[in-house]
Amino acid sequence: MSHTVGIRQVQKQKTRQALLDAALALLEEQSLSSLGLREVTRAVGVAPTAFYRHFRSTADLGVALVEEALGSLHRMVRSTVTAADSSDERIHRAVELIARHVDAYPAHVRFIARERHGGVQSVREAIRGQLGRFAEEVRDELAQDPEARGWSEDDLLMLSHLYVDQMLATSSLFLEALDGPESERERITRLATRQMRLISIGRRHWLD
Amino acid sequence: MSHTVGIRQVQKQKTRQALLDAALALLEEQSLSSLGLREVTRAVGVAPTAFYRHFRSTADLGVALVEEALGSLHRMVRSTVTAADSSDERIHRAVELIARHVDAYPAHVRFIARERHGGVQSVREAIRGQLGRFAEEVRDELAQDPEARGWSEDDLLMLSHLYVDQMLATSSLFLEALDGPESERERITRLATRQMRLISIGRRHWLD
DNA sequence: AATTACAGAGAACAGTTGTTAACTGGATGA
DNA sequence: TCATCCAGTTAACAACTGTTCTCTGTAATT
Repeated sequence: MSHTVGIRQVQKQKTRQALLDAALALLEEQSLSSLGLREVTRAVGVAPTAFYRHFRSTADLGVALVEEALGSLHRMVRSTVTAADSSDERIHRAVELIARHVDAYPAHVRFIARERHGGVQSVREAIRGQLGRFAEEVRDELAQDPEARGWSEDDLLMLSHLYVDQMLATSSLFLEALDGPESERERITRLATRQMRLISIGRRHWLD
Repeated sequence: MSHTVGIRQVQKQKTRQALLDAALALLEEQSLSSLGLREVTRAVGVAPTAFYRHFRSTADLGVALVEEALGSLHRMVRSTVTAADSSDERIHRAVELIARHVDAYPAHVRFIARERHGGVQSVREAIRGQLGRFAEEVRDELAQDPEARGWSEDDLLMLSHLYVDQMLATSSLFLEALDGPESERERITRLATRQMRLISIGRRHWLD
């Protein structure tokens, strides 16, 4: 059993990552279902056939991109939700956290938003699975909050999905405003903050 | 000025509609950005060049599809929101209205969900514009409700967007469960009903 | 009845696509 | 040192793409 890296494996991983990066960049202006294998290899500078050493198809590459993109979202989601409990101050910080995440990983956010309902089934399923896991994590997080006293597991999961969906919707809004004026970004921040606040209010009075 | 229909114009409209229908069907398994002009004409049974008599490109056809798809959604949105004011009974009926709409126009719902964040800019913009108009309509509807007393126009629009997004998210869930078991559809109904209820609770206590 | 307008057909174009097969050369392991 | 492995290359394939130009037949207009 050799866990030695090896020049060879390193090179392969490097090429693989280059393919993923190139694909992600190309997906800024199209959907995965129209992404061609030759298009990706051309962008990287390798022969078309080299693609098969790493992925079975572009759909397969898409599934790999889901892991990568949601890996970066992963950390953000936890921070967001644990911050989104109640106080206006914390909600506002959560929204700004989302904004900063979109600034840092716009291509990842775009990919998830685009392919969540996109034309490639395996990718849709991968995203759905990952988001489902997110929602479960969020539920466990929420369960530890004193405000969750008396809530059923099912209701907590219902709320988690609401939070996750709201976070993605907000991310998408920030994404569209990436190259826009700062005023637009502020408008979105105010909008998202109030929506989050309304949900929090509903949460607080759920058991009334 | 002749507003006579004319055999010729009728035929043209018929072909145009056939192109739209064929495209919508083909888009069940792919995104608009990968939809080919030849693919559509082949499905209809006309020459590829006939396409240009009706649309400049497939993106152009996509914009036309937005009008058609959101026309059917139009009626549903109004019914849903006017019913989603408060009582559990009315909320439940609103969710079932969504479910029935998805049953009736699955291809339309799929198209909007898929292309809202899809790879074709002009189509994204068309959808965004239409949904924005929806939200404004909903706001006007909400404004007439006694519960909206003391609400600012801006807050009403914030709530409208929350309703519209929630409606689309629910539609998408029902769509994925179209060929699934009835139990799954019931699960979604319960989930969406509770989410809508939580939002309504937040709405009721917004001015506290 | 003669002329015009125009939806659709047909053929051809250069360029693209995914996939197969056989090959090369340098890292790997015995 | 030598045989093996394997990431990436090269060449070729049939099939497909969007777009142009020319043509046809018939409805609409005069």
